[in-house]
Amino acid sequence: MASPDGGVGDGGAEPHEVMDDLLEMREQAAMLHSMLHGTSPSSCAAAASTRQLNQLIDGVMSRLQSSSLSVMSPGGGGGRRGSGGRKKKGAKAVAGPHRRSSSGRRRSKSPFVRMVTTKELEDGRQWRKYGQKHIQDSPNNPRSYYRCTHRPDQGCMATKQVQTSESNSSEFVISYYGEHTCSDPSTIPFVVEAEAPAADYANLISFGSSGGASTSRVDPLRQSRHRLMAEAVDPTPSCSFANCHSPVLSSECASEAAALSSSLPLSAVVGSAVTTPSTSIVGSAPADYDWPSGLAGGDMAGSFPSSPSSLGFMTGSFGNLPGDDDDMFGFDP
DNA sequence: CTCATTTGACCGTC
DNA sequence: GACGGTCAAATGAG
Repeated sequence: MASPDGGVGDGGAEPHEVMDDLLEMREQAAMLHSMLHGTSPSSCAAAASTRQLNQLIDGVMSRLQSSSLSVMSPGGGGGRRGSGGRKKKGAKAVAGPHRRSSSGRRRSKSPFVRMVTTKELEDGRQWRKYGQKHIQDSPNNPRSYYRCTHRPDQGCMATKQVQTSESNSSEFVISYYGEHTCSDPSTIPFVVEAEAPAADYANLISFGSSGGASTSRVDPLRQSRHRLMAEAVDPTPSCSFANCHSPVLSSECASEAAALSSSLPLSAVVGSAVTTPSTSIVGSAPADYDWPSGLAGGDMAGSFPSSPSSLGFMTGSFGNLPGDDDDMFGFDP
C-alpha cells in the first residue's frame, strides 16, 4: 500500500554482500585515514597520493551507493515481484493496429532507487512523460511515468513514477528507478558567467545547483557548452581535492580532506575552499540530490550522487580563459 | 514545423 | 486473466 510497486527486480542485494561491501568500505576508510594523517599537509599535492585518494573515495562512494541503496530499497529485504529470473513467454504477435515486434519490451529493469514524497514535481532533472495509468491501488490517483529526456541521445535509463499522495492530495509520491547516466546540463557544473571582473573569476568554477525553480537558468545551448567545457577540462581528475593545486590552500588540504572523509556525503565540503580569488575552484554536490523533506527511507538517501561523475568534483584550471567569451573550445554552431 | 504530452494498445509478469 | 509498465500514433502547444 505504501510503496507503489514493492521493489522491482534486483533492487536488493544479499545481506552478506552488503556486509562485505561495508567491511571493504571500512578498510578503505581506514586507508584514507592513514593516508591523510600519515602525510604532512604539504605533501598533499603529491600526485600519487591524490590518485590513491581518488580511487579510495570512488570505491567508498560506489560501495556506499550500492549498499545503502540496496538496504534502503523497499524490496531490499526481499522483494517479491520479479525477484526471480524473468520468465520467457512466447510472443503473442497479435495482429492489430498497434502491433509491435515481439522482441522489444522488457519490464522496468532499472532497480528501484528511492521514493520521495514532495509537493514539488521539479527535481532539477529533465523528464519526459511517456505514459499514465490508473492503478488498482489508487483508482483516483493515476500514476504517471517519466523517463529521462536524455534517453534517446545519451541512453540514460533513469525513470520515475509520479503519483498523487493518497493521504495528501497536494503531495506527490515519486519513485525513482535507475541512475542517471546522462550529463544533464541542468545538473552539471557550469562555469560562472563572466559578468564579474574577469581577472577575479576567470578561473573560478562554480558547481551550480539547478535546485529547481528558484535558480535562474542559463539557456540550454549555453549550458551544453559549459558542460562540454567542464568535461574537457578534466575528464579524468588526477586529484579530487581541487584546491590542492593552489599553493595558498595546500596547508588546508589535509584538514579539508579529513573533513571530506569524515562527513561523507561530499556535499558542500569542497565548497568551503573559496579562499583565493585567483585559482581556487569551488563546488558542491549537485543540488538535485538535496531532496526535499519527506524523503522516504531516512535522510541519507538523497545525499548520494547517482554516480561518481556527478559528484561535482573538478580540478585544474582554465588557465587563460578568454575573458567574456566562453567559447574557449570554439563550440559555435 | 517541431517537440512534448496524451491515450489506447501491446506485452511481460504474476 | 489481472495488473502494471512501455510503446507509439494521435493530438496539442509553442
